[in-house]
Amino acid sequence: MAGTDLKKLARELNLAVSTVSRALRDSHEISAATKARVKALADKYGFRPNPHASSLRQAKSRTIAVVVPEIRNNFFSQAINGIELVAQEKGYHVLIYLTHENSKQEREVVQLLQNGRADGLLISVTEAGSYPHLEACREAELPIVFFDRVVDEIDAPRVITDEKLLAYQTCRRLLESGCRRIAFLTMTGNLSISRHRQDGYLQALKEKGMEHLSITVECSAADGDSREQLKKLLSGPQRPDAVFAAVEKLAVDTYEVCAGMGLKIPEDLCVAGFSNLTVASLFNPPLTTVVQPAYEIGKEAAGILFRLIEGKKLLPGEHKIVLPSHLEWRRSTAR
Amino acid sequence: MAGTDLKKLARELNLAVSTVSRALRDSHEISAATKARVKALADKYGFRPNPHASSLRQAKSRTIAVVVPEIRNNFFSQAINGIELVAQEKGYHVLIYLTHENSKQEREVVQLLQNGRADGLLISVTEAGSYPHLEACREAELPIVFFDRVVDEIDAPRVITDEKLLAYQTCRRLLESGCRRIAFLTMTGNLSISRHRQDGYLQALKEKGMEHLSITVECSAADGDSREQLKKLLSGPQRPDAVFAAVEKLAVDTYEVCAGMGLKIPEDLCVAGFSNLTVASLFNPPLTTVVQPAYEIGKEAAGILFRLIEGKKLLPGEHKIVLPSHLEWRRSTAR
DNA sequence: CTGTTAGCGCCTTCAT
DNA sequence: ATGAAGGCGCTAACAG
Repeated sequence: MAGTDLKKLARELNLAVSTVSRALRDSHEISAATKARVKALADKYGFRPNPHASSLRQAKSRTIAVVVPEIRNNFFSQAINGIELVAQEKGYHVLIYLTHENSKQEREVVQLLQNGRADGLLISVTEAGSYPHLEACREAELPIVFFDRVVDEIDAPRVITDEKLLAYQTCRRLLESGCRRIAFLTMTGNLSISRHRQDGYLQALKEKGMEHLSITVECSAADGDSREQLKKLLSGPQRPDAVFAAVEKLAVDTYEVCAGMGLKIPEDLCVAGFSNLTVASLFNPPLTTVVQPAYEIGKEAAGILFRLIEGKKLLPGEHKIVLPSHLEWRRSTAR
Repeated sequence: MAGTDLKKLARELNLAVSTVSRALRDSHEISAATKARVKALADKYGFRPNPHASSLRQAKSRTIAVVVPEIRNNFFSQAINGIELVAQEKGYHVLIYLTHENSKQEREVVQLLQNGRADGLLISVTEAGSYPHLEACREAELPIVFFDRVVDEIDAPRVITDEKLLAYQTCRRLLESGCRRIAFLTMTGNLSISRHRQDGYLQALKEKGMEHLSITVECSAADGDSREQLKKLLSGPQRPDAVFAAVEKLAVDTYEVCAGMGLKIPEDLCVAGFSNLTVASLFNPPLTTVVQPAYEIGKEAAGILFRLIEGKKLLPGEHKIVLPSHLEWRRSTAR
């Protein structure tokens, strides 16, 4: 009930406030009889301790914060699913902040977390270029764990995937099935994932001695813009015969642009990309995807964060965890 | 910085703690000069007031809670996107809780919010059958706004869609294009959305004098189960010639089951359903969907919640807001 | 305009 | 095994 506090319970039970507090928290120094009486009354009133008072007193919030660029993105919503599961098991609360790929917003949001609102931070950054807000977390002793989109310069645990390897494998297979001009589609902004995935792409080209044929298109995050860029790419004189998308949205955009231009996938253009769309197999044609274990990434990152929060030592391998992605080869890349 | 508090600032500035507090909050009774001095030092230290202390003192948390069944569901992630936007504008924080379609978990989570952790609650319920936890919110004077999945018996504002109408229109159009046996696919559990959508379905059948041909399949939330049920439905002696799915997942399941059984959509089976999949048009064949304005629902629900939190009177029409969905008729229903 | 004082509700010594 | 007292950091009421 709303107006119930320890004082009220104590008065009604003829006990001291401190006794009630201890009884409710199962302190060993309270008699079983008293505990029972206290708990009965607390139950009757549906009493919940005021979280602000106990957070203030104990200097901990039992809350973690999750900062992500987007939520309308299967990768992040699956990751949040995993995070929330672990948090709920631990009795923690989860604050969510969306930065909409805006690094100014990210900085503001993270600054807001500095004074005890959260006991830890899980973040997939918007840009890796500038990070005073993340350094502030270290000074404030707010534990951070990065997932997926990391900042190399900040010394915090990270949970990522073998994205370079998968990008390499995918592009190699495209080359081996006869593609000659693969365009790499990525997002603007200095992102760890873009760099790693491009590295894999370039490695595949290099291995075949085709590095000079590399094409990278940096697409704007704005919705219409990327489609304009793709349209231009696909109507140019030297049209690519394949695209490899670093992020889901660009693979989807490619499908839409091809439909608009009358280009056939895979006959005119092979399409593959990183994506956690569970329905990729229902596409026309089914879309070849690199699937990241988003749910596991969330669980793993949250698990590590809790170890930091609880002051436990991380095992040597836990500072950087690399989870395996897998390639779903489908008809969009069948030549 | 971590160890910065009002006391420290006050000491360094030779001011009273209360003066510092007021200066930082731009109280009109503080001189411009003092404000400037105070703010300069606060900035230097990157000072943020301890949120627990001010929440405790002011009896408000500047936080809202969002309780949803799932997040790996485009409807909910789009809605959360809208909610978060409004909350960020208002300077509020957003707590997320997932119930995984488990009403026990929903009850526990909502009970946890009773003592000031959040100033308001946005909820899409897991089941409409039992709701002591929601009544507790009213007693605790915790404002609630329902969105999408509502409980009729609880007197709280709600933001929903014209789902009965759209279900009716979709099914009517299926009938008019020649479907004779439309199966209605829904989820187990007593959900407002299931009832309303079924009402629309039944109304369409009734209007054509075909009510006796109605088939409703209540699918289990467990993943494999629903596909088993669909397989059974589609291999029976009187196979339906169309399915209308009350929720996205069942439309997707139908595609998968058809693929497995070698049934062709739409030739052997028309498929339509409620869905916020942005890629429905890329399906093979493109999926006919009833699209709900999920983002707007989130924004609208959050807006109303803030009016309640701020103690403003709701306009007459705001107690129940019905937003329009729209039907995207595509090839999955082309006979 | 600024300072003093008194809590918000809880938890934690320190006493008994 | 229980109680009394103090304080977490902040804000609001009341003085001056």
